[in-house]
Amino acid sequence: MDGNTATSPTSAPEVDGFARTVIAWHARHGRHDLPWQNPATPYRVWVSEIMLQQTQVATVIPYFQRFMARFPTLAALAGAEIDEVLHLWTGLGYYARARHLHQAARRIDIDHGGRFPSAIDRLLELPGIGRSTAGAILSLALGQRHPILDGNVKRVLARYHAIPGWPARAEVQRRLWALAEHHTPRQRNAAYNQGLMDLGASLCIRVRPRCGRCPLAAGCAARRLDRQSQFPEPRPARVKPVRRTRMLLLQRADRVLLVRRPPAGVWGGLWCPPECDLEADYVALCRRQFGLRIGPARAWPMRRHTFSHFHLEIHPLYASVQSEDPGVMDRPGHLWYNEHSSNRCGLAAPVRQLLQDLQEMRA
DNA sequence: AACCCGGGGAC
DNA sequence: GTCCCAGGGTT
Repeated sequence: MDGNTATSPTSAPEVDGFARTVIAWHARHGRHDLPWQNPATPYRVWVSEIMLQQTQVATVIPYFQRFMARFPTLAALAGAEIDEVLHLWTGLGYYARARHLHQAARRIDIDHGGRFPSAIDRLLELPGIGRSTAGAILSLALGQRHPILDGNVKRVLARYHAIPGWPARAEVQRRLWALAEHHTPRQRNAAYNQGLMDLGASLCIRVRPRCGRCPLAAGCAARRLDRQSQFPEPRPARVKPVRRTRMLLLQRADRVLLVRRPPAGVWGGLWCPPECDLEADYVALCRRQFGLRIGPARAWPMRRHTFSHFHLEIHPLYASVQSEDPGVMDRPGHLWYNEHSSNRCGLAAPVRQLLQDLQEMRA
């Protein structure tokens, strides 16, 4: 598969041993009691794999449990409102994953009669499902033979073969996929894939890997070189710019105003207090945009939220609403939020924190 | 404060 | 084809 080039220092007999070793290790030391493994239906494995993108197992488990309690079947998810899906995603991050999950459920309902596709090409047509996720679903739930390449597998393979370069780079990714395909066994692929992920999560961890317990240590090139910490190479460092925003906490009785964010970009589709520049005339803005006259404003301490590519400084400003022009708030995209009411909507983690602090201040 | 991460989409 | 974007938790 990989053409036996110099990129693959592994000879064929050893490859068979690689998969056998992983499968044997998985039987004794792998995880068999994860929520999505019992039962491992395509729908449950799909939801878990989407949640596990960019997110660790321990974080995902409670989200998965709540999600399954609310949406036990694909049909339940397809019939849901997006706000309720995002509500269950609140705090998990990368909210495009939830929107794609919801869109894909509706597409399966319409295009596939509600039956989860079992052909990888059909799976790859669905939003949010790429090569690795499709392979994981079909191998873990249906036992099909597909390689996977999640973060754990990338780390194991990059070390075992001493692959230089940052794994997200196209050329490095190509080499890793070729190796993943090369090692993938024809039999027992589910145990192999799950074992490889478990091994990467528990032994071949990023810092101070537990090579003493690793069944692959004898053939591992990084260990032979004593350079485990240098594979895989980290993302090139970049200076993160700082962006600043004002968030207006406008309180009317026991409720606070939220507006829906645009569907794409940061916190897409979530609800958020109205924002403006630090220099903006927020009194005029409240009047013009929302028809609200507000009382004296009080600045709250700045809080910082870090994204992958910038820092966000949030400067909250609290004010109570004195009077309101009728009708302005009837437009969609506005919401007087109260955590005790039945509002079900997605909130970004720092926004949820802000609303929580507001609640505590009033108590 | 630095590090990690699958897929979509802009280019 | 190749890079940039996205959001939390963990260390």
